[in-house]
Amino acid sequence: MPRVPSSASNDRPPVRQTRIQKAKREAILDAALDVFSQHGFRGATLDMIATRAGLSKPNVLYYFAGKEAIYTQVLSQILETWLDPLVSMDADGDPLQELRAYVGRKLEMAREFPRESRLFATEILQGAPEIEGLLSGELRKLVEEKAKVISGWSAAGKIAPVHPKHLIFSIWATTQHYADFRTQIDMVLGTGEDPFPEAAAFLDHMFARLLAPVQAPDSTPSGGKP
Amino acid sequence: MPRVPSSASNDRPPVRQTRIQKAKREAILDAALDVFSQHGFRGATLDMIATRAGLSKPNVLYYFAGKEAIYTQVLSQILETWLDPLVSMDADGDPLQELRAYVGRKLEMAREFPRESRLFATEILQGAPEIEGLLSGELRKLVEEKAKVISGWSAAGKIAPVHPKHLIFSIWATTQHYADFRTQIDMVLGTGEDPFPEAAAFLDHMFARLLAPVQAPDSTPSGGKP
DNA sequence: CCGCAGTTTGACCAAATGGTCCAGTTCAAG
DNA sequence: CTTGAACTGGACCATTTGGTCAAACTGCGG
Repeated sequence: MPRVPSSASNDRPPVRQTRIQKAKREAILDAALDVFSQHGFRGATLDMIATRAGLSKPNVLYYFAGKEAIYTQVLSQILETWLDPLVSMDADGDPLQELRAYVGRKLEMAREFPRESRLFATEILQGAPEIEGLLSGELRKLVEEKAKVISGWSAAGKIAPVHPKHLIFSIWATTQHYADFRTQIDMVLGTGEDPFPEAAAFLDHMFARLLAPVQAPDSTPSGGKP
Repeated sequence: MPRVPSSASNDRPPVRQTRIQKAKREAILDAALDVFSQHGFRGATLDMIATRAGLSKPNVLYYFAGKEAIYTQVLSQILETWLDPLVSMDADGDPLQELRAYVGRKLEMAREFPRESRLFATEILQGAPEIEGLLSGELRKLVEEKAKVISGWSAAGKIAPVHPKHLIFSIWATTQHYADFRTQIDMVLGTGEDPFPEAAAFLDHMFARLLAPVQAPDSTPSGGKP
């Protein structure tokens, strides 16, 4: 038993991987995302993950070193995607457009990847034991950088003056809310319909109003047609 | 052993309660709030709760029927307080003042009761199995009622037209974010200082700008001094 | 000081669960 | 077809954990 699999840390494509290995590992990771996002780390069991992936428990352990290794892997895969929308906010684009697009992209992620959003939320709620480093390292630096960009836009009169970091927090909060608190939203709204279209309109309107320059800066002063 | 304690369901003060019973039950509930909010239901153990309350595990079980009974009790106590700020939003008050006060009260709760906020968030994240009834009953009705009030204010030109329910969602999201995601906020901001003063200023400004009537309705048109 | 309801806990129990072993089965290269 | 490596899963193990029990202890009204 050569025991090749189980690459707990970083994924290196070079390490030879059978077609079957790739498929099974993906199946396990997807099942794990399901289970972890629904029950949290402690609430999830290997049996749940195995069953959902269509494998036996020992077989899951053949591909991953253990429960924690699976969790770590799932989480690190999420994080790549998670920062993307903020990263792609362009300092050279039109300020108001860029920020509204960021809100839109973030809301789109809440709609497309609710499991990821919930898992991330759970992890942070419990003190982010697993991703502490990333938060105080990569994320902090990124926010610092983008906050400067936003401050620049404010100073140039392109958008209204706002506290840039708290603006970012409010964007995270409002968009992720539609994934993380979906249960509550459905119960308050009545489960009949998709809340996202109205949410998109509301949030776009809200941030447009917040950010519209107070005095006409150089072009169209109004936010847009509601 | 008459086994008087353990009133799992509603709390009825009439049922005789020793001074010692009251004290111990409170200690257990407080310890449980600590532990449940930090680890979730599954992640919490009776031993953690017992230790934190300064009791032995069997002793805890003497006062409560079981782990779930403790959890239910903690949760139901929270919910009373939780809806309070929204309840006290007065339809006859000044619209903008009422809404800004609501935001302020809600943020204050995030600051004063972060454990409660996190426990509530965890519960909803996992599908709110324990409080489903309350959400789709009491809460839904309350939101329905307050949404009508807000719509009335909009129609009367007292505040700008907004989707009332999504406005409420955005208030919940932004305020609770400072409790639920506190770990992330500290890491992004640098743990040095209290984020709440700036958060209060930012959120007040944001909602004031969102809600300020577009055309002067009948009195002071501007939102206030920044 | 007695007696008993009220209180406390060490010792235990059974189920759940992360993880291991090893005897098989499948697969693909030669 | 052969053969060794890759893969699979039934049986098993150790720990954790929610919960039980009976024996012991405490405090107070009579």
